[in-house]
Amino acid sequence: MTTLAEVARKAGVTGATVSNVLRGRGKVGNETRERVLAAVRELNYRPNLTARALAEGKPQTVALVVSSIANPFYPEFALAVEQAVRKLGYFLVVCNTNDDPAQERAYLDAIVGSLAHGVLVMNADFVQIEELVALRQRGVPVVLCMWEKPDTPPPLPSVAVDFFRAGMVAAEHLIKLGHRRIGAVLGSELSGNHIWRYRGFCEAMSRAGIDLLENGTVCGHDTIDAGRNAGHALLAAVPDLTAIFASNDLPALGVLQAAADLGLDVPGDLSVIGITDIQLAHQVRPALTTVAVPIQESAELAVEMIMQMMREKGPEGSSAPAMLREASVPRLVVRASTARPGKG
Amino acid sequence: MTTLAEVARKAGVTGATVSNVLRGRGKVGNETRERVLAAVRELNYRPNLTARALAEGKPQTVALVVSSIANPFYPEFALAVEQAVRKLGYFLVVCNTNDDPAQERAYLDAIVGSLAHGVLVMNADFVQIEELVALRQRGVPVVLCMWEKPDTPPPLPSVAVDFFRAGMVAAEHLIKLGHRRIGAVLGSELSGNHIWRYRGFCEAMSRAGIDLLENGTVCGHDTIDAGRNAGHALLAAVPDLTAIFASNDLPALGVLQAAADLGLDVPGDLSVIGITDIQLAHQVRPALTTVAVPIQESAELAVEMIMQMMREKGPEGSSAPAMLREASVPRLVVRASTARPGKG
DNA sequence: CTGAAAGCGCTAACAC
DNA sequence: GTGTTAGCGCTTTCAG
Repeated sequence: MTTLAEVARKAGVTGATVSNVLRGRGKVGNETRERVLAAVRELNYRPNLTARALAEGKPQTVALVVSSIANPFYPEFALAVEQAVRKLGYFLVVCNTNDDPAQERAYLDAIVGSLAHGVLVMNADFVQIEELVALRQRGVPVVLCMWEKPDTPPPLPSVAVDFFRAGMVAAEHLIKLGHRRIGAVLGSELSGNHIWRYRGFCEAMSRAGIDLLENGTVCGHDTIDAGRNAGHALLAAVPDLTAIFASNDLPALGVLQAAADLGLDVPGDLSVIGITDIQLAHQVRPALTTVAVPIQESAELAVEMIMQMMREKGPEGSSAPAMLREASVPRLVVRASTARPGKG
Repeated sequence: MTTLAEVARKAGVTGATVSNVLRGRGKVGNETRERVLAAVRELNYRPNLTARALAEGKPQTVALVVSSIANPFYPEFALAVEQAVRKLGYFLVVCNTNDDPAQERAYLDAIVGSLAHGVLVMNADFVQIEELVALRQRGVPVVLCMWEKPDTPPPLPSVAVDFFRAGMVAAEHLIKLGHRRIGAVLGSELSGNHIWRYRGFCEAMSRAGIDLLENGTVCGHDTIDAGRNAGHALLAAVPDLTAIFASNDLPALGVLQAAADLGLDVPGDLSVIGITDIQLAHQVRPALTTVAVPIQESAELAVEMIMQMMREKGPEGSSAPAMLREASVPRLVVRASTARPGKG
């Protein structure tokens, strides 16, 4: 491996000068610069990032902690994050905890051990928040990427997405279409991560003067399979439903499948709406009507925040960045899974 | 940040000793060890990976180069890779080139600059192979993860998957079901990446004495959308098709959509089969019959190879590992998208 | 068994 | 403008 020193020798200068021309710092004579550049080219020199990181005291990497790489939402977000950090010269290290606290702990330890300069956390709920707070106290910049609890201030810098609003928008769409008997499928416990989406749904319903259905809400997980099960359960419990609100696209897709299993026509017999607008939403048939969440924007905001924190000094950052930045509001994307009721 | 030295001071020993107890090297007195461990715990010490990497001359990371994180196959493979490398104490750095040679170059430069100790490349065709070969010559371990060209020996260590066989298996399934008028949708150019899958398909057809249809093959990209377009084109050109072979699951899913668009019942009017068995395949309705490729196994083989290479010395590794290791054969997974013809 | 010392390759003051 | 000089935090011979 060619080193700085070899380049320096070949160019007849000292290491400091090479470093200077490479990083554009300090003043370097024009002809010297040329000589150095030539040597670099000739020797095919590439600076050793590890050494640089050690010398600078910080690695050029940002970590993205995700609980499950299996959720298709993950790559879309990761891609956005990767591009944002790359634009700033950083690299992305993926930390897939697989919902395993031990695995998560291992990653966080590595991060403290300067695996990464900053950490982005995707699904704060599946993660040991206290561990993250401890990490932050040790001086590691941390930001939560999708805070969805408007009632509680996040324990760490976060980007918030208004999922309450998303829930409302979804419900309003259904209501405007004329639906009254609307069921709900949640991708989390009732008290879990999706609670505000559901509250938004309920709010819209009550504003419209529509009562929630008895047994009209089924909770599950944030997966297609769970959504399918929930869909079946819901449809069995309340057969005359005309629409189903799902708290996320994955379960919504599952509901679509349940409808197919039962021979129900969507949207003729049943309308279905989700939240997020993952790619799959438009790739499935019927294409899913959903409330699009600003994925890319959230990723960019999160990266912006982490960069700012990384630029700053100690644990608590003297000129601390706003602890909460809000991404723009979710917006309705009408596709083929919703229609006026009774068309079937 | 607590350092080795601080721990050493606190334990009343020297750095070397701390290092020894931490890594289990050398002999350390039992009581000394205890003292050191106590200090470590007390100070919450975590070794600095950057410094360690510098001192050891190699980072604890492996890079995975992918051309497009958008392909849903990516996360499944990445997950398998991530878990395999983690098990060995390495970290995964994701390098998403986005099909941009400049971006790819930037990553490879960084890797030479010891971003990673070894590189796994997923989609060799979308990548500048020569660059990878150059990388290898500079001493960086590189392995190609899914070599699918049985006729050309790979230019680099690779794990091969028998896609020719996969194509045959798919076709044979259709044929055994009684189909004769079978179209093909390719997720690449005819001469492109999926050629061997297609050749396998053709081979099975000819062995069964079935002629390929005139205009019965449409080429496109490896995406759902392209598959849908191809499906429409194919169905328009050869309306009396009873089955379609797709060279990959994504295009197969697109064909499913095209069928839905046209009001065709699958599998009543049309059978569809894909290759790979990505998760989506069973999440879609009708669930896709496909030929499962050993994703996890390939990932593990690839990781095994890269680890072996990393253990060895120079560019060409004295006791070079087999340059080609083959993953087990693809196997048929029958689901709901195929049936005997003429049931519609 | 434990300590001392010499780097790994690069950066960052500060001299010249 | 360019060279000198210290490290960054850890590993690793090699003495003692």
